[in-house]
Amino acid sequence: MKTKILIVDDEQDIQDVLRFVLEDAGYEVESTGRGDEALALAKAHQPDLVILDIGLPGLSGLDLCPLLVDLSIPVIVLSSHDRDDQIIEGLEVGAEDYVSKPFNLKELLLRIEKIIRRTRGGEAAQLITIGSLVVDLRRQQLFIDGVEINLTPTEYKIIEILAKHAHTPVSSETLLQQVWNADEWIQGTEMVKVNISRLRKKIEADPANPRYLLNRWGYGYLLTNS
Amino acid sequence: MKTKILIVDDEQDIQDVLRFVLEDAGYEVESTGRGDEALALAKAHQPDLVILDIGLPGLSGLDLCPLLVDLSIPVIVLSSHDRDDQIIEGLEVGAEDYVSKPFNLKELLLRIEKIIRRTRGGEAAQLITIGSLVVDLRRQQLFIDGVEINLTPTEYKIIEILAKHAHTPVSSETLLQQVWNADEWIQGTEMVKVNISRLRKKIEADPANPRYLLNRWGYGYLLTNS
DNA sequence: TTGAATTGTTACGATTTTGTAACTTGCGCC
DNA sequence: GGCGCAAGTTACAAAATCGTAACAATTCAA
Repeated sequence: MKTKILIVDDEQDIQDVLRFVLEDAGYEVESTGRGDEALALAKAHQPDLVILDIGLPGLSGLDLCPLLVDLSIPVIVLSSHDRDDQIIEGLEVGAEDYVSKPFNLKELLLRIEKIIRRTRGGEAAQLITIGSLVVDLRRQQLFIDGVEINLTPTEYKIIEILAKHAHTPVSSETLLQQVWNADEWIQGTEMVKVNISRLRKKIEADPANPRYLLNRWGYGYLLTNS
Repeated sequence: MKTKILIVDDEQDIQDVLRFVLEDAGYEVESTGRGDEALALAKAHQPDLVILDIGLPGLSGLDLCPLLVDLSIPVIVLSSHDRDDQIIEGLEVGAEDYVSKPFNLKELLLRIEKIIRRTRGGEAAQLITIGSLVVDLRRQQLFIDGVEINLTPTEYKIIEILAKHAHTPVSSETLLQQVWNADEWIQGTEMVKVNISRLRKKIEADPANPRYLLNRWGYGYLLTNS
């Protein structure tokens, strides 16, 4: 899959240059000059990285940046002037990196690559290991002692969330929100219970005395191994 | 635990300034001007971050950087001149970030924080330690001498509140409010009494002569160890 | 269209926690 | 010491939570 980059800059020249260079470097490029459109595009197309000019007309780059960070999309901020306080604003606002215009294209490319490598990381970030449990986030699979366990999509989502909070309990409410996108659902807790039970049948040697998938009374569940 | 930073720069002035600023910001700082010594220090003391001048005499910063990266220690590269090719070299060599001299101190601090947050990300355990008692706020667990104590939700809430006010008494009324959200409840004091009793059975060796969970006559309770 | 896999619902027993009451103990003060 | 009140203990009933089975609905692919 090609890496998608979204360029947000009101200067058409910059857009064109960046697009040319980035496409040449093998990236898939989208671009816009408007802040509000940028947010919509980011939400719709889920780019791997946004290059954002801080001096946008309309919805300012400084306002836009935290919104993008919330979507967990890394941002490189461009500023028109090489002023220290703009650098600082850019970093404070949650940007992954900062480049000031006029910029060296090779430097920009290197910084892009660094961020891409880090975020979609060299498979280290893709595997979560908890004792003899291994969750492969990329393939969406669970292994126990190297043996693949066949999970339904719902079951996998639960495991993934619990694995991301390894050894620490996750509340049933959080599970409901993250797995079913349900903030309030009368039957919700039932659903959690049932699926936990189904999961244990698959991953526990003795489902009645679970070793991995434990309950915290009155709170929720946790994935552990000790 | 304090975050450790290793400064590698042959200019004594820079070393001094950085040490002063970073220590003021709450970091533990070591510094050296020699590249070979830097590597030894990094191996011995496992700093969380290295600030590395690229223009070192002897073992060059450019050579040193990949070695540090191999130890999976993040590096911020400093360069004496604002030359594009040095930036690029710094990034190519695996540095996490690049700052050129003369640098803005606030910017440097922000870049440091960003890297620290990213590398030791998320897992910062919130622990309150009172003698041999340890309250893990994230896992909602209590440990005594490293042994996990099984608490009910109510019991844990009480411990958490008392732990947050370690060594100072908390009134029964405050407990009622914080644990049961009850401003006035006739039977409230009974509830506090009973739960304190239940707690002591779990955490005290001799519940009749408590060592940790003490009473302040006519007022409330406190958690201590002396 | 059929059938298997998945998901959602309901019910119920087992277990654990919580609230209440009765009673005992212990502190502080006269 | 004796009194009053706060604190501690115990036992029991009520309530909440948990685990599981059985069954209905939905989805998806053959």
